[in-house]
Amino acid sequence: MTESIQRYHHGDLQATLLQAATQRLETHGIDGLSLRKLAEDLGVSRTAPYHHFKDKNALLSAIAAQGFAQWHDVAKQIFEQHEVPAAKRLRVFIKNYIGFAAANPQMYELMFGRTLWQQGAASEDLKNVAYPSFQYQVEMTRMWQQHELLPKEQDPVRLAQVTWGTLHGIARLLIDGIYADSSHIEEMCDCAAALFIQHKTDC
Amino acid sequence: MTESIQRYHHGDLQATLLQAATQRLETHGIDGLSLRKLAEDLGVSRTAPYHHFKDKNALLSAIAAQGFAQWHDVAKQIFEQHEVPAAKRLRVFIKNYIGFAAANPQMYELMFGRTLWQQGAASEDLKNVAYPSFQYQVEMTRMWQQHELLPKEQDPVRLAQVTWGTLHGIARLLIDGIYADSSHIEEMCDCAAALFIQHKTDC
DNA sequence: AAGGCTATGTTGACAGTGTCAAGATAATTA
DNA sequence: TAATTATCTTGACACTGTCAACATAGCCTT
Repeated sequence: MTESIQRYHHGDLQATLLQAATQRLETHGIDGLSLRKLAEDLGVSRTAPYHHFKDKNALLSAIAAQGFAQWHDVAKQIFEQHEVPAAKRLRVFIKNYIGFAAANPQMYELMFGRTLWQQGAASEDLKNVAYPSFQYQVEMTRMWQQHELLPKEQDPVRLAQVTWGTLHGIARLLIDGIYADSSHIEEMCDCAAALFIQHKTDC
Repeated sequence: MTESIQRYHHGDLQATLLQAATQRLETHGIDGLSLRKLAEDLGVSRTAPYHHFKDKNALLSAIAAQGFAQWHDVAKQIFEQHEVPAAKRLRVFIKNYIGFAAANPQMYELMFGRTLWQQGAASEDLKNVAYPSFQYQVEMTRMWQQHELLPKEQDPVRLAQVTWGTLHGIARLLIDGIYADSSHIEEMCDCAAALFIQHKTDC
């Protein structure tokens, strides 16, 4: 039988759903992602997805989890280039963080927005993927402190929250189109780096 | 006739709607704010609000506009206390910014979140209220640069975007409950101030 | 191989949403 | 007083997520 013939069982609906949903997320946004439309697109009934994801939130969490894994890979790759000077790595990290957000705005919104996190409603699964990513931020901050790029006397956790907060905030302002547009990404990143980095003559 | 008697015309539905909606926003969140429920609460039919607000977005924009006015007052009051040292004012400003967000999380989300701003969908009315508030941020930044609290060589606009971004980011992390909770607000503000302010011995 | 269990997919239904159209009533204006 | 406008009403539509009940396919055990 050819693949075009409609079978009762889809075969791999879970993975297909996840893939289609991820795609649709970026084009239509979180609110524009409708389970029913998604099902229709895949030629499957409205409630079929519910056999693979508890509810819409579970599907969104699964998408976000992919995003976290994806980002974590990027961060790790940058951070572990030991041959590159730490200051350079910090700058590259900043640009990649903002770049990731700007390139995948809806995914970023999903990963770090209110939809999944508001009032501690995030699922355990999501937390398990996200928290290591947060921890990694602290770890990097600690290293930058050791390299005296960031003030040594500050608590690493607080400092990570503030530096990460800065990137998060810039990303949000860009994504949401609030008093910042993507044509100035480079300059904003440079400005953020300049503000962070302890003043040395060759910065 | 007493006020308890149901009249065909409400009398001041526009203002009452705005007030009730603002209240309901903080308790139920943006998505939990339903025009129908709102109308029902006010003892008026489902579609009555549409004679005073074009659609849900217009109502939300009106609420946000109030928020901007409210915040602008606070910022102005802090900024214009010329007898207070600039460094102190900067610190007070930071704490008030985060404090405002923490005290009115849903309002903050509305004012600076994707709902109203995404893909440039913000109404002209909203922009007219919001942009001066953004401009004010630049103005303050410029002053802080003159006082050498922030690096003088940076472009004021970029710097404003970055410093504001920092506060925005911290606020969002707090509000959305992402790796930060309100028990550490003070410390985070202090840490942000320390990172911003050019290093002088008495900081 | 037969029978039963589980995973998966289906239709029907419900409550909820924003919003439009058409008509009713009150207030204001000419 | 008559006409126009502002306001409010019911009816209707399309859309959403999600539950319950039922159907089918595939696997697993006896």
